[in-house]
Amino acid sequence: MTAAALRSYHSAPLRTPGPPVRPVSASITSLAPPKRLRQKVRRGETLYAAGGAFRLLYVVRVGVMKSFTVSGDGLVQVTGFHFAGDVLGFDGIDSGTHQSSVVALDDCEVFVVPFAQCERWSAESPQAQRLMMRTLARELLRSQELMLLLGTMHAEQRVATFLLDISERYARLGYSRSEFILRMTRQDIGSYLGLKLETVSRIFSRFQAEGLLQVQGKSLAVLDFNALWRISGLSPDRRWPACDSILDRDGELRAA
Amino acid sequence: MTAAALRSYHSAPLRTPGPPVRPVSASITSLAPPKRLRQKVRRGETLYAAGGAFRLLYVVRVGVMKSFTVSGDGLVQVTGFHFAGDVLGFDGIDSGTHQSSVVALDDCEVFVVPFAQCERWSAESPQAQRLMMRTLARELLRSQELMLLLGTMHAEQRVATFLLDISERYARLGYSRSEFILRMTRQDIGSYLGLKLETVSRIFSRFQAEGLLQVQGKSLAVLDFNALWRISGLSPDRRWPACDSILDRDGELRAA
DNA sequence: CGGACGATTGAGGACATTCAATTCGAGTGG
DNA sequence: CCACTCGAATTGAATGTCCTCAATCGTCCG
Repeated sequence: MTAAALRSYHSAPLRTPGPPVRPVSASITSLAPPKRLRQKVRRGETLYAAGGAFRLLYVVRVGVMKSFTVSGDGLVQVTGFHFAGDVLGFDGIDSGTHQSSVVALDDCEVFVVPFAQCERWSAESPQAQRLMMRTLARELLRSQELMLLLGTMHAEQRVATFLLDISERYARLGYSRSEFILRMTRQDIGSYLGLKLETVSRIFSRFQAEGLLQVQGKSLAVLDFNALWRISGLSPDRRWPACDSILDRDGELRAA
Repeated sequence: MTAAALRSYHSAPLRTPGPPVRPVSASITSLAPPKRLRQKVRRGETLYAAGGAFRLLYVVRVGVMKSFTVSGDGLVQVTGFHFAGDVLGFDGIDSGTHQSSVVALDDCEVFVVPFAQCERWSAESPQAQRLMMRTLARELLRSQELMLLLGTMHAEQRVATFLLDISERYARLGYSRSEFILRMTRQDIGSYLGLKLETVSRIFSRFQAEGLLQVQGKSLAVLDFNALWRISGLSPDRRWPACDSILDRDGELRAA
């Protein structure tokens, strides 16, 4: 997979609807070039693969992607699902080589941001610097939430938590909170939650039998949020790490 | 626990063997003030608690600490063990409030670094900026390794991986790779690995019966590294995220 | 010395996995 | 347009791993 996919990815021309790079001034308002580099990634294609050189960060613009790591003996662990606004690529900062891989579950489009440019922004603007740090720190929180899930929760809790998370993220993007299409397979979900695909399927069915969900393949409707909250064991006022993106929908650097 | 421990912590005078703050020049060599603020944390005391305001980062100088998160329904998950050189406090960057707690498993001493100062360094020096980013990114990698462990490994694999990790970290600090004292309880280990304390104990006993270990309460000797590597399923050339600290033993900013 | 906490070990049970058989659905080619 | 095919999803039965409950032992501090 990886070799061919990587080839197709690297040979894909980067779309440059605007000037590729523009001199950066000290003013916060001009930090973000008006048009950002964009790239399309078709369903099943690889955005980047573990082992590849790290030079770029990506911000998902449309579509859903999954990231995953592979252990020494070949076991795959899905480490995240990524929606519009999510930033990808941080896993390469430390070593200069990506430690995980990202593939599109959908036809996707991403902004491409050279990391060197991020560093320049950060050096010029305290706000940009803080934005970078916070984005990275938020990723850390997200993975610690997942560690808690993997370390302490039972299968039903995990699935309930997963559904609430997905639901919340769709809601933030302006889609329905209660009805959506799962872009990932049962196996992806299972890997993400530390469960086998059969277990995920069984629990979906059980939730449906109890009237909490309506499941039909990949299309899903949540019928009873309170029950899911109760099963998940999380307090309903709990907020996931706020996922305000570093860039807005037009690719402008957010001035938070 | 937290209330009393926090009080004792906040009332503990910060030792200031040198000038508390010194103007920062643009030169990399002068970025680090010669003496850093230090703080002692006695065994069982809390360095910081979830919910507390975030203003400081810490670098462990001596001793061992554990960090943990608490879920909505009170379940505790140990998220890491921290040795000399490890940086603590990043979990507060995003929200300004710590999301996890850290307690000393040992009589400890830490460097105290105001985050605002780190930001100033980062703004003045590209190297310092990069160091900060890399340190944060490394934390992210570490937690993704743990996710893989929690999501895909069996109990024996987890324990073997844990032992190899601890062993490696002691070795890096100049201690014996094969003989050491575990500072944490079986419950801490179990929580970290997503297992019950009895399971950890049983696997220690099993490993001992098979001649891989010698265990006597908290003191532990590894007799067969190859077997542990085999059980863990990791390739022996695998390197954990290099844990070169942001500060050296004297509290000087490392010039990497 | 006594108490409390940590660690060990056993027996039984619960929950998730494994293996296996069907069904369902999407995409392909005739 | 339909049949075909392959991957995905569902469901069942049996197994296994880890957990729960419980008793005992050891060890570190007060």
